[in-house]
Amino acid sequence: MEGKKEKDFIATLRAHGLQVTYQRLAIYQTMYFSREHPSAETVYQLVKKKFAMISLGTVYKTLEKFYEVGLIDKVSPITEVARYEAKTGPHNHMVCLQCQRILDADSTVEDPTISVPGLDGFHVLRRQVVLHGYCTACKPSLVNSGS
Amino acid sequence: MEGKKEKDFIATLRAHGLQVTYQRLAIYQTMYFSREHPSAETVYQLVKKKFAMISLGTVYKTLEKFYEVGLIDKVSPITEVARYEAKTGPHNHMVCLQCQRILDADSTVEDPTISVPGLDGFHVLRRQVVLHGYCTACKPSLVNSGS
DNA sequence: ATTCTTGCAAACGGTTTGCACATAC
DNA sequence: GTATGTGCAAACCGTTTGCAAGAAT
Repeated sequence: MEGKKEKDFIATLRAHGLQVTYQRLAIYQTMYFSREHPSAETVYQLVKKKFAMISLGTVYKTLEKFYEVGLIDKVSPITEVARYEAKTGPHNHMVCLQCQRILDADSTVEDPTISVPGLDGFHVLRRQVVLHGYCTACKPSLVNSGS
Repeated sequence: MEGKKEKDFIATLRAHGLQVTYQRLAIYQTMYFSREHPSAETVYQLVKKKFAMISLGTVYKTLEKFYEVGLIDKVSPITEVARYEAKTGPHNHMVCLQCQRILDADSTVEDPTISVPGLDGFHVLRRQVVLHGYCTACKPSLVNSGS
């Protein structure tokens, strides 16, 4: 049923430059077989079933570490805190990773995404397109600082 | 410079069914002239300059109220808490407003270099399309409950 | 007069942090 | 042996809530 063996999981962790522990193995396997986009708390509950002595703090640290090395993805909040604007109505946002500025993109970018394969009868109420990157003000400073 | 008069702001608040207070007036005017997508904390700092005795709690409540009646928009976090997934690489997400489930939408429109009018030299690193709505499991229950 | 709003402070919840102990390499 | 990871508990921070006093209609 589970085609991937423990050996493979260990290899994957190593391949990402991670030290291998039972906790990491358990957390990674849980993530690997999950299609639920679980939260840290959910992962904690799942892992605890097989590995009762794990702590929530470790799950937080481990998921962040996995995310850092690109082993898993994070469906992050768009911004750290809620941000408001007086301009209502549909438009997209560009979030600068450096200065946290949010720029409006008035655009028809809606069009290219309209036919999303795999919608499966999902009833779409709102579409949000968020572009993450660097604004013109922050771009130059990045060039200077190497990467 | 500011084409809109206080009278107009009051009328706008009333038009949205809101009771008018100095605090709301100050907050709305601040939002109206801001292009920065400010956070509650930022709004609080701005309003305090002209209206020192306002409290942060009121700003939170007021912004949420404005959002409820459609006077302002909210650039919300995608989900309440961070959610992870082992599937890396570009794909979009559908977030069910009812059950909080996140579904993957494998879409072919992930070219991050897509030309968005109004980009103004913004350097796009990642493009995130989030569809908010109701999944097939939750849709029926909504039909039954009226709206 | 009654209802809604404000201010304050305490509570909340997800996440992070500090540190001593344990484990991987 | 040394660097790294773990567990625990406390701290953190944005946000929400309860409530008494104040303001709007």
